[in-house]
Amino acid sequence: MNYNELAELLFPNVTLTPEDLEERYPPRNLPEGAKVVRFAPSPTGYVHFGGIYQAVVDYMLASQSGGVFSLRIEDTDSQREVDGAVEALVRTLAQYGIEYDEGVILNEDGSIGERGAYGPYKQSQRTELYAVYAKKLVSEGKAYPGFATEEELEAIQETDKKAEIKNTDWSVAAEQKRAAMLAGREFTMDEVKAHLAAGNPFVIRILADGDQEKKIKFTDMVKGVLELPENDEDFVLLKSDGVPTYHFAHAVDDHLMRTTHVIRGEDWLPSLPKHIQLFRYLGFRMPKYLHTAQILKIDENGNKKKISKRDRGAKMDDYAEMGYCTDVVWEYLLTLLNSNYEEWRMANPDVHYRNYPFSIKNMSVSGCLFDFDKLNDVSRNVISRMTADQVYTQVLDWAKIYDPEFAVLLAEKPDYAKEILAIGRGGKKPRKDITVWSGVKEYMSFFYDNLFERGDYPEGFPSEDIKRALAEFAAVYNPDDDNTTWFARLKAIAGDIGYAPEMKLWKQSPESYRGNVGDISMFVRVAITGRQNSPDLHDVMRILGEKRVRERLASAIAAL
RNA sequence: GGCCCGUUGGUCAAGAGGUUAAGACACCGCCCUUUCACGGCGGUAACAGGAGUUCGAUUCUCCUACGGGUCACCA
Repeated sequence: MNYNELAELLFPNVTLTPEDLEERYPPRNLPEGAKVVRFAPSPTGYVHFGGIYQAVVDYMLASQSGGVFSLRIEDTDSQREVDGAVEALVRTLAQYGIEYDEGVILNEDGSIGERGAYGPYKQSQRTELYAVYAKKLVSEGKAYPGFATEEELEAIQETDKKAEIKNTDWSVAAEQKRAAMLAGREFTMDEVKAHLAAGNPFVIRILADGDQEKKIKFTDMVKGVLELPENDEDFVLLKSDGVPTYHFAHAVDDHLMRTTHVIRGEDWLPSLPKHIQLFRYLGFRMPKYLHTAQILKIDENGNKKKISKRDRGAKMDDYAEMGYCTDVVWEYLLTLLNSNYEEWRMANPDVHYRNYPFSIKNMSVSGCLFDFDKLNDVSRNVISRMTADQVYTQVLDWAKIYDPEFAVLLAEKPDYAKEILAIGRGGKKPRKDITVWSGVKEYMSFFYDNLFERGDYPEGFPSEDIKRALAEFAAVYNPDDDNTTWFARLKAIAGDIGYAPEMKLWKQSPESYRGNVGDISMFVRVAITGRQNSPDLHDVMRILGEKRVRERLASAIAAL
């Protein structure tokens, strides 16, 4: 077989050579140690947590090494492509401040554009590049055309289909597959000509020379030394529409873009042998690889599963909706990504997380469970460090989109809202009441008459006690009291009705009292705020104002 | 089923031959206290199992078990 003739037959219009492309995309002129990375998602829908997880690694490695970070869109599967996915992706990246140097961007008018000298950055626009290398491989006898249709292949491998995977007899399927592959390798030039003359579509397959039984040692920067079987599968390089498969595009693009480090999920590990073979066939130097651990969840059977679409926390939009600020997500991501991040954070409470010295060796090897408790803890801490103004602004931004009525309420009296949000804020031990923006309404609802609801008093106290305490308090309440004076009144009331006015007394002999001053303040709290948990009561009353305090006391007494 | 990866408390994890096996979250208790919180102190709780190497294995090797991933003209 004359492979050059075959290559010309298959790719008559390809005139560029690999050498031309080497010139078009020259090696990057970067300082020693600079990492060239790329985030390469496929635009198949929502932006997910795992994607951002990887993008953060890309960002940290590139920015901290003085390297280059590009955004490449892997849109080689038109079937699965979703409208607007690229835009959503770019927006989400921007929202999180994950800046990249090159790649697909959004123009001012909202259309999709790009920047950088190594483009195009959408794979669908790079087909002429892939053809150059496909032609080269064919001309070297390392790849060949396959004219079998999908239906024919499916018929041969009758059971090897994802939907039926559970019922598949794997040993049979593997044999059928192997046979089909070998059969596909046998063809004559005349057959090819006949197919082409008939206009039959074809794919380009690699001619695998590996042996499944032989192992290759490969070092992954996260996983360490791996032992993989050689590739013996004639996988598809170019689909019948001329669009490359992931494998081929990966090799060609990452070579031409001069990628030094490939960061991707560990679900790619099984196809690594394919990539090793491709890079060797193509004569490309392999980049370093970081196969990151997966984020898992517990499914309904109690097993760990890859986190996916339906799961809370999978879509990045979920975080926005629940009201987690982007800094919180970043910090949580960093705690998952690098085992010593929290330690660093405690030692450097005021340093921006972008300055955290990210290290590959601290990346986790095994998958981890998504943990909302932890996320919430990070969130409470981050928010507790904010000023009331910052909180107000962010809550308002959130509410405008997700709770317009609440946004109106907040915007009506900004100073009032800020005053509320300022309670217990600042100082060394700020309160940590707020976890997510979506919880703020509930947190401050009792400050708004139309949202105020009366809840239960603590159990175990006769309502006469409560009623009497409230009545006495209503009688002596003076809005001009300072904190100490105000509380002294509560102590006096406690004494009047047989409750310990001092905690110490209560501790000494709880049996001598009906309760303590803390209980009295709780009665007042419930009367005024409607709940048992609220920020500092004196501050609350000050902000509510005399009129409303009196109203609420009166209605509370009446309700008892 | 083949292949690959993984397995330290409920969760995230440090430790890389000799440690009382860190820390964080969650949970519990105590303290502080103007409630609830915050904070402080403390507690419960772990090296999947079995062989081997070794004076000594959580740490090295092998096997088993379990979990995960993957086996497309999807990425």
